[in-house]
Amino acid sequence: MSIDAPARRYAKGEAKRRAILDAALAVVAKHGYRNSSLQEIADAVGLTKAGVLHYFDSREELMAEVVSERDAHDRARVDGLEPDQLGTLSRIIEHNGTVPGLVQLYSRLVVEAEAPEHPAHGYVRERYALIVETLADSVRARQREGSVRADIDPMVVARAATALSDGLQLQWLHDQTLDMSGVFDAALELMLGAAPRTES
Amino acid sequence: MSIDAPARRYAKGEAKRRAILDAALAVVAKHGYRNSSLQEIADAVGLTKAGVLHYFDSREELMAEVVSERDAHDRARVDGLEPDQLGTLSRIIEHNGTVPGLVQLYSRLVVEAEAPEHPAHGYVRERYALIVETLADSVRARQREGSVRADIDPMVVARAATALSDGLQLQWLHDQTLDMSGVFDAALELMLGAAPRTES
DNA sequence: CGAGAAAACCTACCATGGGTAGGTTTCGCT
DNA sequence: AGCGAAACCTACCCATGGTAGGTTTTCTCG
Repeated sequence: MSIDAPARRYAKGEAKRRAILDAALAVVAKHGYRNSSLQEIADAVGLTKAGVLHYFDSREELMAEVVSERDAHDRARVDGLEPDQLGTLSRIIEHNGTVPGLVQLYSRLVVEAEAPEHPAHGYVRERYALIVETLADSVRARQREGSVRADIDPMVVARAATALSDGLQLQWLHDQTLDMSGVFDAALELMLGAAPRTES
Repeated sequence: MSIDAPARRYAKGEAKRRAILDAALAVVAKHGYRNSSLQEIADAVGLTKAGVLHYFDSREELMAEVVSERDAHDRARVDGLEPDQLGTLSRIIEHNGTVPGLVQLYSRLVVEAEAPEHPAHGYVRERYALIVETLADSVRARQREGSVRADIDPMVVARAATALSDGLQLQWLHDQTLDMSGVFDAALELMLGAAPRTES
């Protein structure tokens, strides 16, 4: 999560920690999740395994933090103050079509964090809850302004949009020619009753 | 896949092989994917690791075969001759809400098989292609019979339905109270222009 | 029915992985 | 200056997937 204690560190440590995060991201993005060991990350940043483990309790925790960091980064990049979260999600999906390594990492984490003991379990859970709630609000806003029929259940759309996003990324991992945001937008338009579209 | 050579074996071996598959499924369903080692499976079936590896080249291949077997089983159970594949998918999803272990296994496999070297890579890829094509046909059939608007792109719906299915299972793994088939049906109805519904 | 080939195993071993224990060096504040 | 904590390292441990090479079982066929 983000409520972790300040964890007082020296300046050097702070920098190193960031370096590890970056290195981990790079390594994972290049060699994939499963093929990136602590050893490799440690080498990339000039430490030993134990050195890395000094900053992160476990490999899983490291990975979780990489994702949550990137998550926050992405969100901030695109979020702004826009109320149209559905559009924002679409753009995030579009952007994800650029970074296979990250999509892979994210997918892995979501699947693995299913176990309650997993360090990222709570994070993923809350993330889902937040996203769904936000999207539902977005639908409600559109309903209020009249651009979406009032008899549509916002929760259904919110859950569906979230599932769509995740599911499309899974498919995309196996076939990078898939136009994720294209399908997403089209499907959403169908659900919200806008004019239909076509896809290749 | 399914084009594997006959691989002549003794009767005993044939039986053992099946036993391994069953044991693996059971172990995975109980302890989860990550916590089920070759050792454990071997113990469950009265062999050593090497004994198991005699039948399957690797742990990954074993897992892949477990999934593909279960896949075939599920499909046969529900498939029949029904042309309404969308409905079939809905029922499969509903049934999946019963077996968390399998959903977990399936999700893991899909994510891991992303790497082209993975033994199940081809399988998953073809599986996706088959499902999407089948669902698209299903949509086209409905369009022909007039129950679905003709200006809807069948491929969009097919891809979206597939993604929805996968994505909902991911969410469900983190929150078993989620009504997968409920959301799925509702979302599909929205897309295909039927009467709207509500969800809890 | 009795070779003999192949299948069905096993024991022993290896490398890699995550992770721990406990020490030594470096840092920075009083 | 000195002291406590952070920033590391070395040396382990153990489980894991996987391999090498042998031994026993099973079947087939003359």
